[in-house]
Amino acid sequence: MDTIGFEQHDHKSCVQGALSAVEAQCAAHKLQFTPVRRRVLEILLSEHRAMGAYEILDVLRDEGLGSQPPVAYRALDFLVSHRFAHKVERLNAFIACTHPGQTHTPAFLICRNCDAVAEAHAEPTRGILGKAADEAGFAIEQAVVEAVGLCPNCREGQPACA
Amino acid sequence: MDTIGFEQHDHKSCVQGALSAVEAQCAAHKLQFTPVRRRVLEILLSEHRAMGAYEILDVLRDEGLGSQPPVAYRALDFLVSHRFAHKVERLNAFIACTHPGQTHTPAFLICRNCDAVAEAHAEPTRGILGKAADEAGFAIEQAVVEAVGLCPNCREGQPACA
DNA sequence: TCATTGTATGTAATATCATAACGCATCAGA
DNA sequence: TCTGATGCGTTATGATATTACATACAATGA
Repeated sequence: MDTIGFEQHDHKSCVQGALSAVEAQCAAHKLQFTPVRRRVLEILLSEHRAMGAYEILDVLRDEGLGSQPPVAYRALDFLVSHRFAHKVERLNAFIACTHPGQTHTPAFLICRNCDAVAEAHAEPTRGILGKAADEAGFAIEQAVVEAVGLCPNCREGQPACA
Repeated sequence: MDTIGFEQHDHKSCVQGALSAVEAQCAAHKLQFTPVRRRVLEILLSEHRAMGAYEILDVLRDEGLGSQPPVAYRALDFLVSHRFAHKVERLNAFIACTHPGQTHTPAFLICRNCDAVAEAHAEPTRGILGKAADEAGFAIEQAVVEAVGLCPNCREGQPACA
């Protein structure tokens, strides 16, 4: 058991589960889940945190899977465009999706102390923002919702940060 | 009259008004509204769009107000930290606040076709995200809310984009 | 079988965004 | 006047991301 997404869980099975789900999706939609793409997703899943493209590239390089930035960025583009991973704009980093296959607008809770990131759901087209968009005649296609604050562990364990 | 924030408005008076408001705030809080900081805000206000730091720097350089990146970034840091401007993470760019002085969580509507940006309000601590944060024990301090889509002008004028 | 096509990868070079570190100028208050 | 705080000028560098072009390879169809 590891601590991630602020909670304890069986990490090994969560990685396996996500990989299986993505494999199934790729098969269903005839997407090529190539070794590089698969490995990048595995790295993101197993680290279970937001990672920079160059950090991922370092791992790939060590494994002989590619050494130049486009290798990492292309794999990440594939994963992000198919919603198997997300980009955390605030951190210029990437994180595996915790529920691939489900259509959703991801929202992130980013701890400013330990950089842990949890994925939640948002519904930007509802609520106050959706209303503002409607009034302005703006058609929301996609949204970035990222909250910065303190995760439960850092609130408790490090009162200096509170 | 100009078109900005997707709407027609008296741009000159909106720039003046924002400048006055910021001046008043700086005076009230003993903040130094130096020539560089003022000029950067003026540039952002008059362009009324999201601008990259280097784009702003180009203007400063032409005017002899500074030629190296830190000059622009320091002024932007000042403006952003005091909420006189905001950073649009999605674009790695900066935009003047349309209602300085009011405490608010800005939300942006970003047109993917013409890059126009409108500022709206969000209330991340309410709604579905706030609920998720509460349940996770996460304390939201700040939020990035950015919607990408099509602005009214691009929806209408360019059906190819719809 | 072979040519064609589309997709993915390999690689070099470069573009774009951002910060560290240092020194100097100015100004307010001791 | 001295001193500390703050802001600015400048050099250098770091971090993130893309362009452009070459190569590999599998699927398709003549």
